[in-house]
Amino acid sequence: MATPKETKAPPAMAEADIAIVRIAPETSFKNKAYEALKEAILKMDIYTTPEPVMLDERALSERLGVSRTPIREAIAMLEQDGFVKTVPRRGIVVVRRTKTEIVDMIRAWAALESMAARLITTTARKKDITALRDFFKDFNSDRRPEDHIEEYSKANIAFHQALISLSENQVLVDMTNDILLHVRGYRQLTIGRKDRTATSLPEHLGIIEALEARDTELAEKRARDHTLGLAAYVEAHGQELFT
Amino acid sequence: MATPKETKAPPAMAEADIAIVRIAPETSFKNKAYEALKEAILKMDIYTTPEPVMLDERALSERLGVSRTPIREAIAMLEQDGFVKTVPRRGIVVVRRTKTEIVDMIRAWAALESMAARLITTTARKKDITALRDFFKDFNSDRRPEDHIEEYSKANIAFHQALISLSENQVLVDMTNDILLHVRGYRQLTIGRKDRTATSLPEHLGIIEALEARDTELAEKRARDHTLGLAAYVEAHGQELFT
DNA sequence: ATCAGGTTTTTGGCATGCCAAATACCAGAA
DNA sequence: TTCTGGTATTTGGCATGCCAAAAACCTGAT
Repeated sequence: MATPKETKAPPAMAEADIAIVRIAPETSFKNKAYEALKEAILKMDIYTTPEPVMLDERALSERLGVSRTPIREAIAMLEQDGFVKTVPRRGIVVVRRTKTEIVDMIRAWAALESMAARLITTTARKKDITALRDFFKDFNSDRRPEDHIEEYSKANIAFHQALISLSENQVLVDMTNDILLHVRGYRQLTIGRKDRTATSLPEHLGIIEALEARDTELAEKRARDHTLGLAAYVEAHGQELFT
Repeated sequence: MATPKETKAPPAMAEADIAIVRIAPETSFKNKAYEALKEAILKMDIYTTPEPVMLDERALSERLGVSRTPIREAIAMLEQDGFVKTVPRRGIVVVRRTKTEIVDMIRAWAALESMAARLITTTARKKDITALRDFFKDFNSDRRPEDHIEEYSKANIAFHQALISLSENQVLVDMTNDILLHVRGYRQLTIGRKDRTATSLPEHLGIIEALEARDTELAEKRARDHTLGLAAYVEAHGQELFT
């Protein structure tokens, strides 16, 4: 018999640690509710529905099969994330960002990513940098990004996340992911737009080249300008979503 | 008489809107508990106590005179902020950052602040930029920062916050404030150190000069390098706190 | 004295129920 | 029909109490 996880491991004992399948806590209802609600909010396309989206604690607790307590705790967490806002005796409303807020977020993203690029030039391994090209290996002059927008958009996000991960700075990674979550619902109608995908791919490759060349200033500049370009684009052409 | 915020303003009605003292909700216990706990955590000098700091729900609810429910919701919020971590059947522990995490945070701060500097050169008013000098008007070659470290340290933080506010980008402001909260407890033994205050003041003035000159690239560079300098300093001399 | 085995206590997780504020609803008067 | 006043309902805020997992404690055998 295997003795699983003793507080103090007995001196002499043949330990057969096979198939210890993680007796782990399996996350609480609170965390399950948090993940479920977060995912539901992210895939609900808030910017297409005209009237404000409301959540109801009791309805949610019934739908998820738990009491209101863990639901309320999950809501409190989501409120910290800025995804919802609970108005005292009115209800819980899913937050809709203004165009200005989206633009501000993208500029913050540009700041974080350019710093990541800077750090990468001094620490990342050559092979890891070069591997960034793989995200776009299915696209070229024959198979153009603007003809496969959905697919290219996913590769786009994956590239940016992989890029920032190379900085080996978890704070940059986490903060950027938070921003991407907020911008994502909005992304569908902006990042994927044809008029930007045309310039997007060359810019990405330019960033990779600067990283490979270990040109800190250039890599930083290219990463910054690329994302600032998106911010400028949204600022100029993002009206239709915020009527 | 003005008609004060009616849902539908009645046509004819002489409304005496004197002494409408805001019947506002006065924040819930949940939010009060959140603020109280947050402040308590921030002023407790986590890095000086050797053993991990634990919190107890029941003790807290008794101390604050409320039930465990709002306390638990506040804890959930603080956990989202990264200030505490609740371990299932073990307790709630106040998170201690590693040196690497602190350095990573400061680098993220550098990224955000350099972007703020960039934006300021294109949007802020001259007088607002010049006003940044006031934070240091009490310091000069006669009254040196290193002789009034506590006071200079406060001016330092205030300067950085005011600087970022000038960007008029609320996302940058909020993210930086979050970072400062985490770095603050640590600040006492680093930012305030004499060997850095010597170079700090001239660098600050250099940033202001670049902003006034509307030199986008230079302002960004100086803001970035100044804070990256702090990161490098902590990385090199911050050992003693993380034994 | 040491340690296995069992018991008590502690601690977070969660369900339940009541409360008050805000709203929705409805009936009666003008 | 429209407006007013009151009532029922909805909704988040919160207190309370039980539960199970862990830890702390205790006890008796070796």
